[in-house]
Amino acid sequence: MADVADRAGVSKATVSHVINETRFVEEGTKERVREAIRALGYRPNTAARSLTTQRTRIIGLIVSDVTNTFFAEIMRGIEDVLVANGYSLMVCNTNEVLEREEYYIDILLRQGVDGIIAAATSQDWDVLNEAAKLNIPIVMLDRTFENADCPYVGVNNSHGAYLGARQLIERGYSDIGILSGFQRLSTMRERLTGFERALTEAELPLRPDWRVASPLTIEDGKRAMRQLMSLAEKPRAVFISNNLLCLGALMGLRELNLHCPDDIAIVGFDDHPWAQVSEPPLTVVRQPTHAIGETAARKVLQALNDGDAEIPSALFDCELVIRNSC
Amino acid sequence: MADVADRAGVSKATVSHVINETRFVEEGTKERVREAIRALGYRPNTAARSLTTQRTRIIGLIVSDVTNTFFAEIMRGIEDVLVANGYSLMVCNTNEVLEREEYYIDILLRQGVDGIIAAATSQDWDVLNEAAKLNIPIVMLDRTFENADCPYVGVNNSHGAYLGARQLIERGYSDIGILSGFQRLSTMRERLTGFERALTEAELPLRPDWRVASPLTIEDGKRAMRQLMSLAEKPRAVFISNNLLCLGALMGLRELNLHCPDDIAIVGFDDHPWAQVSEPPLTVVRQPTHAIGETAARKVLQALNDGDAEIPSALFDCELVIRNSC
DNA sequence: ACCATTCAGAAAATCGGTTGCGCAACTTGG
DNA sequence: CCAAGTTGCGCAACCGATTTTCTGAATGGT
Repeated sequence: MADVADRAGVSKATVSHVINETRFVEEGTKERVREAIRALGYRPNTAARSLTTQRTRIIGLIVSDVTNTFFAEIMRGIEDVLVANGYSLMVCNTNEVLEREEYYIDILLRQGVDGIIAAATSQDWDVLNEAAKLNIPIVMLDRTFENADCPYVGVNNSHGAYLGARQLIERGYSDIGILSGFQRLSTMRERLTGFERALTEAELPLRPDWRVASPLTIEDGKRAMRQLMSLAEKPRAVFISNNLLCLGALMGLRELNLHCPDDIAIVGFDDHPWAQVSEPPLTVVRQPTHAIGETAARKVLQALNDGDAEIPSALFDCELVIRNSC
Repeated sequence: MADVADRAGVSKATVSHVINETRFVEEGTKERVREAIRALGYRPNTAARSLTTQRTRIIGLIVSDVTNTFFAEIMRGIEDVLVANGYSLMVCNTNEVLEREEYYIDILLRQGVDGIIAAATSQDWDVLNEAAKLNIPIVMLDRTFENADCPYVGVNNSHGAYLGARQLIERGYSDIGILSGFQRLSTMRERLTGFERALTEAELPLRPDWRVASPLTIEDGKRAMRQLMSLAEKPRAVFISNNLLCLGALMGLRELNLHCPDDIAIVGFDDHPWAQVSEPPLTVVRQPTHAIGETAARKVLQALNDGDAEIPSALFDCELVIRNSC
């Protein structure tokens, strides 16, 4: 910067001001500075800038796994609005393990991120509390928890699950089970609730052994489906409240040489490009992933600009995509 | 840091030295410093540290789109080794548009990333040249180009495509086409080469109109497949050298009410969890994505530690995964 | 007993920007 | 023609760490 200043015959202060447009500078001077910047290939050092401004223009994103298209699409939504506003994104995959999440939060805090968007594994505000104390805005993604003192962006899970279950019921199925994740996650609790509401309304019973909860992985989806199909009395349909579980279930079915929807009907949660070419093409409850990401990003930026404005949560609606799995 | 120093009754210098273990400090003093750090909840400021050390411990990743599971998995591989070494990852999705890539490289350079891993859209060293001039190690991912003066991590594309084409040939198909990307990308060129070699060896002709190149999107895959199937003389099999194209092709087939492999056989490139539950389950050439990512990350770190050691490229082998699409 | 080392830690410069304060030179009005 | 105000920009402090240099005390060899 000093070199640029010398070449343009001005002070560092002036160079800073023309770069940031933070004070009036004569057009001629400005031009000389710009010329010097070009000629020297000068690029401001972000670390130095951050040191004084106390802002890094970096936002941290915490998700379980971007390999899950659901999160990848959300991430794209986030990134799109961040770039447009001159921010960068630092991504952290926790694999839903708490220690890794805590580790990453520490990293992000040291890094001095301006804000955090998190699909948290932790159900405990303590973990995020530190960030809050540092006055770093946090936006919860996909899930939230009691007393989470920050905005939340997600979908109406309960209604989404209700939609899915209704679809099964309307198609005439009455023996309906559910594959769900652990009730630790608000998302999973809400989906179970919506599902149960639909069954209750239709006066259908939900047998305890038709309700299986497991970690959210493909492998667990296989396992859960096998478990369901090994029952003496099997359900004729199942609502699967997570995309990985659903994929796993489909695989499990193949291994058992069973066919969907003939042997068991399925409605899944989360859409996926491949879901329309799968066998069978899947009927799913779709979430507007990209919009969710965009909204989450806008909310952090808003919190950053508006100081201590109260940022409201945002709930999107799910959409039932009817294909041939039920 | 000054507060920590005060509380421990030492100077900032000493605090720094116990944190970084960069000089001997008496155990008693160390303990007092650590106690002060805990008590005050002190967390070193990365920006300040970067300013003096001239290193950020951030690596930049440039890919076209993490929504593509191929890149997402690579990213996970990269991240896994980076975290283990105390580095963070900054992700940039270019959508294969050159301006966006240049913009991002500039951002990364300002940010002062220590290294860059890139699946570059640019075929031109100039774009990356600046980074090279700043002595920032670059590792090319997935693709490379002439005169790229840096290590490259990818697969033996030519042999992979050869494997795919051989499979088609061995299954008895002789009218074989190929859906490929633009020849701008080295990856696509190599796959075409391998494919052609297999055909030549088998003394099979490759009709020009059975060879279609397009951008790498699902939509373009549909289009390409429709184009192929609208030909008066259609191929009986097709090798598709990209996963998005392949998915699109499958969708296109459905829209045309055609069936794979009865109407046309397919071998795709890149595996995907959903590929085994698709209709039909896809025979593909698989790349070891996670390992590719890990290796790329290790190479940047190596370049970072070893100064100007010559880092060799790494080529992985592809693996043919036989399912039922041919 | 004396000087040379070594040792643990303090002081201060430094990294590369931003920003509050202040100063010349130039306008303007009476 | 001069005081007051305005305009454009420079000076220097500061952000929070690292790192070089420096110092006083302890140790050791002769």
